[in-house]
Amino acid sequence: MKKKLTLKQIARELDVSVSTVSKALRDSVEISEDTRHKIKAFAKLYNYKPNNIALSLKNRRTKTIGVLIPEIIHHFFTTVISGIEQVANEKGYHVIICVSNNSFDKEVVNMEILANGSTDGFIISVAKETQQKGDYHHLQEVIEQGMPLVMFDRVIDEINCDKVIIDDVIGARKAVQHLINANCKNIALLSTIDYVSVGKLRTQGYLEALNENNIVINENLILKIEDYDNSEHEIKEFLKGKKIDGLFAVNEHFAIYAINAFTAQGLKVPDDVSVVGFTNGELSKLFIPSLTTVNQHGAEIGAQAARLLIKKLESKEGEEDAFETIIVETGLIQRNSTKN
Amino acid sequence: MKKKLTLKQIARELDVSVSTVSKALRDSVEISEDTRHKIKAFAKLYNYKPNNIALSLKNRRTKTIGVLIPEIIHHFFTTVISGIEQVANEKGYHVIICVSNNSFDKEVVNMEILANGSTDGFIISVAKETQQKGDYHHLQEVIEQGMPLVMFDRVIDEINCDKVIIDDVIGARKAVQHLINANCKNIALLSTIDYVSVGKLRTQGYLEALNENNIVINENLILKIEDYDNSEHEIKEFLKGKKIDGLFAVNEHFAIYAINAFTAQGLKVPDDVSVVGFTNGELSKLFIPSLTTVNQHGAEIGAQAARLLIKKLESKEGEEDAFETIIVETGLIQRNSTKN
DNA sequence: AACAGGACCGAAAACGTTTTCGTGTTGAAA
DNA sequence: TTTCAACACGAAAACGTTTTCGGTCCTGTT
Repeated sequence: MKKKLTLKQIARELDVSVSTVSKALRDSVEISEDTRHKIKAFAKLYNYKPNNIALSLKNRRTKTIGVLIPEIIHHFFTTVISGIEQVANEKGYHVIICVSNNSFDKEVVNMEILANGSTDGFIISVAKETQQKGDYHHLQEVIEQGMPLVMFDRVIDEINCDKVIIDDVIGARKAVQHLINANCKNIALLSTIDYVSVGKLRTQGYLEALNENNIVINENLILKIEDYDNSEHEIKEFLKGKKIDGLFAVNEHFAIYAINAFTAQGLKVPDDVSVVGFTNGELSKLFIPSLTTVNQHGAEIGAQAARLLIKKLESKEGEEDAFETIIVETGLIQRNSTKN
Repeated sequence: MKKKLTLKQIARELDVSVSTVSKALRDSVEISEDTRHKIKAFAKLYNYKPNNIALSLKNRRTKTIGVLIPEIIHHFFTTVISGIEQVANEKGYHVIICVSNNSFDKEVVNMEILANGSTDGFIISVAKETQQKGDYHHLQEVIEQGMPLVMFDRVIDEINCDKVIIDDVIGARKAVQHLINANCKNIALLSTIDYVSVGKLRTQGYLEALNENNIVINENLILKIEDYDNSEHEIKEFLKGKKIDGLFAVNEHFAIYAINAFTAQGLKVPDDVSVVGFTNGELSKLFIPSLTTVNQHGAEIGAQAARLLIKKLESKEGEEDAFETIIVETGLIQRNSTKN
């Protein structure tokens, strides 16, 4: 087992000082061409690579960015990550991902660990529980320590930092408008409870679209779901015996469950009822009927977030710009679950 | 902006030495109860947390494990990761994830970077390109440096290390046997080209099942796909005009594409033709008809891999056990794409 | 001959820890 | 009074780098 080569070993081997080796490898003019060549040849031969940990300690920067997400088994987050990865790698950063499983405590612990030297900055979408509790001290703390923080997707208005969001309200409005254009009169909404910011905003978009078109809002057609795990059953029950010809769901799953429920009732999608979802996952594409949906451009969100963070990281002390909020536009992908 | 508190600052503040502070915080008996209390109170008050980088440098271990996967937008890998995360976190490790995008070069670079101090060991599923090239020097190197390595899913026989795999052959055989039991006579196979190890093994299982049941193998019913992106079209063409009453696909997507192709031909699944897939993703569950499929238990694979790695990491020098290969059993989930 | 200045290199500090070893003070035993 | 442990603490090395500051030559100029 050959251990990793260090500067010290090279120095001893070639009978020079550690400083000389370091300088030679970094092409300092202080070192004669002769010794520089000798050292570099030796280093190359034995495949010397500097120790990142030592570098991090010295430079007080790790060149890695920490990503905190609530869950990883979720197509949207994986697309965001891949956007982050791409930009980060281009700029010579790497990425640590931590998953909170939507637990507040785990989010706090993860942040604390990463903040203690492992990471130069954060990209985070907060856990559901965090939004619910409204306790953001861990976010405040890392900011106070001078670590840049970029929030995406589930952002918190009270926190002053860079943000990347989508126009949830407009996206939802587009979706519902599409249903209205398809001549739907009784449009149902499947949303989440309000403390999840996206649920709230998409609900707002739904309401605005109806208002704009002078359609009276029927509270009976709105379902706010708390328990994901039981949502399939809940949706089935909710849709029973309701006169509905259009439905907007704030995510993919709810939309699929709704379609299945309709089908079970003998209704045809999109002939009898049109359905629009949110988030363009695999499911939307491959399901039959394929799902008309609001596309969130996850990779773009991730890329923008990474760009914002790196910009902050690389700005000189004191000359940081003010915080930005980038809004990534949503698009409506028309497929076979709606008439047009 | 209050910078992170260090031992040195505490020492200066309380007028003791750095060593005293360190010892006090670690409850050394060397330090009098008085000063110990004083120091701990101060540290707690100002929320002292040791710097991980410095600790890593000192201890020459980072307490993080590196995970290298070919792609992240893939349900199977995300389940594996979540299994790894869970076990790792339980044991006080955290996890760095790097994605190779199936590129050999990126895999090599990622390993090199992580190997230089960022990580104590690796869990890896190699890139497709790596399997194709057969160049494993980067794996050999980290092993020679004494870093434990656990491979999963796409493993390489030539490399001597811990492995976690599923019984691809048996899984495939189960799937095909299920089709045979459902009275299928002409069973097609949608696989990948052979250098992808899982494709090869699952193909083998298919062949074995047919042989066991004395069914002659019809090469015309076997399609080996190279280009994922064009697979939908390729499958559609392949299935045209073939007399088929059963189909086994080595992944979810191929199975869905096949079902769509059959449907387009006017065939009913499962009445006219039964279909079995591999990998239990969201799609399989929610597609209509829902897909009978071989369940890979991704989380279990991840958990086992993490356990193996940590065991190696925490074994004393020299007393490591031999390398293990854990086989995680597959299960067949029967749904509506097959008769029974 | 004296000196300036450049070329080349090494010592040491620094990053934030932990740990080994030493040292001074105390109190008690001899 | 001397001696010796026990006690409480500090100095310093170590992990692997980078960088500043000197230091030693040598060369060429007055």
